Amino acid sequence: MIPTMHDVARVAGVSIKTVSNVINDFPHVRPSTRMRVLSAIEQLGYRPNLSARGLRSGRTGVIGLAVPELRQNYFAELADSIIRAAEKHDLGVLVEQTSGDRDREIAVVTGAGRLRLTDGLLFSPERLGQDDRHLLRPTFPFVLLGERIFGGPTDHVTMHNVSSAKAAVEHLLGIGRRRIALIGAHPDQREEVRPADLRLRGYKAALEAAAIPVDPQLIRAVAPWHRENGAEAMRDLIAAGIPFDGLFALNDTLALGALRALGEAGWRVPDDVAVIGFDDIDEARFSVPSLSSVDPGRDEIAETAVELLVERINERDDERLPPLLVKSEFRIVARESTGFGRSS
Amino acid sequence: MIPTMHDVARVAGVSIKTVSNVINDFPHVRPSTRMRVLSAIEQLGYRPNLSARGLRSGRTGVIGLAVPELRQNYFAELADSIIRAAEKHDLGVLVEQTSGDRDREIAVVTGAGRLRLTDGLLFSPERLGQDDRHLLRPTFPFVLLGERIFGGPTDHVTMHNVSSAKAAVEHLLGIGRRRIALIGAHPDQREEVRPADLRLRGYKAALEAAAIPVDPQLIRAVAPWHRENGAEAMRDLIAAGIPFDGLFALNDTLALGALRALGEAGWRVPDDVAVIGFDDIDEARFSVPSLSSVDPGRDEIAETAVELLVERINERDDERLPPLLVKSEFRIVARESTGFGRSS
DNA sequence: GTGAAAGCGCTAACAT
DNA sequence: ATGTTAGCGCTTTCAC
Repeated sequence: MIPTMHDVARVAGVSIKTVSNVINDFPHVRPSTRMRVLSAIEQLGYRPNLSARGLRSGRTGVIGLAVPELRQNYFAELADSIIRAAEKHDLGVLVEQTSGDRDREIAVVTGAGRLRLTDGLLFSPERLGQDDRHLLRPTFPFVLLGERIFGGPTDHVTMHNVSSAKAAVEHLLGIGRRRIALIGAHPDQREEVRPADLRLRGYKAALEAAAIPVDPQLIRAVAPWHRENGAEAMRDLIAAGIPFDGLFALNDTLALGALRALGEAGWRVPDDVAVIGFDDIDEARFSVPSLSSVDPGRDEIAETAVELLVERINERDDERLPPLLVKSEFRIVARESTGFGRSS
Repeated sequence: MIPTMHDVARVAGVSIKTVSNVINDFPHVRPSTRMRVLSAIEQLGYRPNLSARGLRSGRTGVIGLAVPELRQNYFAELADSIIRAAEKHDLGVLVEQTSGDRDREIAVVTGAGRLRLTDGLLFSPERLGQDDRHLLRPTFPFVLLGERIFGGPTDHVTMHNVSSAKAAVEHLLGIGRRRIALIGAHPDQREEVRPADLRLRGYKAALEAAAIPVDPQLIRAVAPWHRENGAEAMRDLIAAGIPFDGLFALNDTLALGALRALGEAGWRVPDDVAVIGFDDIDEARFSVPSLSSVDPGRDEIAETAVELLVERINERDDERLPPLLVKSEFRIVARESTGFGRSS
């Protein structure tokens, strides 16, 4: 049988309370008693039952992370960072994939599904949007990630989409490019608050500031942001015969697909076209040529999100703070695809 | 307050047992009673407390997955597949990263740490090896992944390393390559049971079968299998001036790094050097040129591993079956880097 | 077909 | 500084 606290108490010749005190580092325990308990624990191979502890304390020590899918590099790296950040708070992370399924995203935010064993939830939506804001009810500790929903009733950690996209385009302008294409716009072309729309807005703002007219032919809609779609959009653009000397891809995956299509077509990067992506995934450093990108501050996002969640978990109901919006710092990472050296 | 079963029972005008019966789809409940209970649940927004259920039943409905780190593509894709496979069994997945830290791997296999809230563990070691076999004590449901430890006392799901590596080299031989380099051998060059050693053995076997002598100069040690190290090994090999016309990289990440180094040096792939990797990560389809690889059957590994774990979880102590070793089917995926078309 | 009650292993009053 | 005890919310005999 698996030993319980009672067994430990019996072996150590103390009460169960003392065992609990030792385990939870309660201060007032005589060193000799502590030693006896510790050796009993060792001897029996005792491990606290976390379900019992969870039942009693109302805490499981686990938080949930819901992302579209881990095979997308960005989310794998985000999950990696979040798991590391959670470790510092001694929290485990239960990872749920919503797989681009709206109903699953709804199930997740409404607290259904497997994630109920958790103390709180980090959620990165891919289908829910601004109109679904009302679904986010702060009935449990919850931190929103990403840039599809703004102004909701929960904490939110995101990036400076508009200004960092603007900076990316300014980077291309800075190396003399004037005909800058964009791939990854949202197919419906509405101006909403989605990453695609915000980054497109940054693109337009940069061109406008440089007094360069926006050419709609250079703006290509792509969804979803998969590599093959990036390649396809690039092939279309090339086939259309519209001249361009710069490319802003709304994420790195698209950019890598585009790089491939440019390579196939015999275009040289950055000589013929300078390319910049967005996200700064690990892979950007190792493509041929290496890919310039926008580092949106993923580690910072992860740490901030976990910290906010922990605060919400520890918050008492009668002292609840208003929802917080945090935007991480970004930076432009210049690599070969915009004519810079091999350094990362 | 969060409603409990008692509240539901009160509202529905039944006993707590009946509520439990309804929730657990117990057959003998009168339809009218069931309806009353269901609407009470709806009305109160009742959700079962999983900690209580876990305490009572001894099951949490969560399994642990311990991998080195998710930012490595292979593990992100493995985690993705495993989470999907676990879903089918209605299990959540708590993901732990061991970060290439031996002590953390030991903590994980001995059942310490955060993973105690789980019903069982899937473990993919990166540091523990054959000599640590004794640490794997089947005191809880456990399935080993990967190819660093064989003959242990637990179930094990792995791939056909030797024969699939042999097939990869045969693929290169089949397109007429005779001077085939290998990158990713283990630096200590001992013949152990590690992926590097097993795949190296497959390489040698293929050459031997083709009556081609093994040239030690063509075998490059690399550790760890990171992209930059693959690039570096390739640069070294090129700098050494040893002629070669084929390359077998022991995983895709190395191969992609090598591809980059070949590109830098102005070598054409596959014309000058045909390249094949191992793992068939998503990225292999989209590199320039696309990368031929060995698909080790990752989805199959994930599904088999979860199934074995579920069986172990459901197994009674007095009917325990001997440990099982399962090897997934592999296949060679020929792409541009070995002269084949753009199809995946 | 439904109810009453015990108890899973732990924590936290409260008592000593 | 340590012991006693009452639950946390659920499942599960065992009655009826």
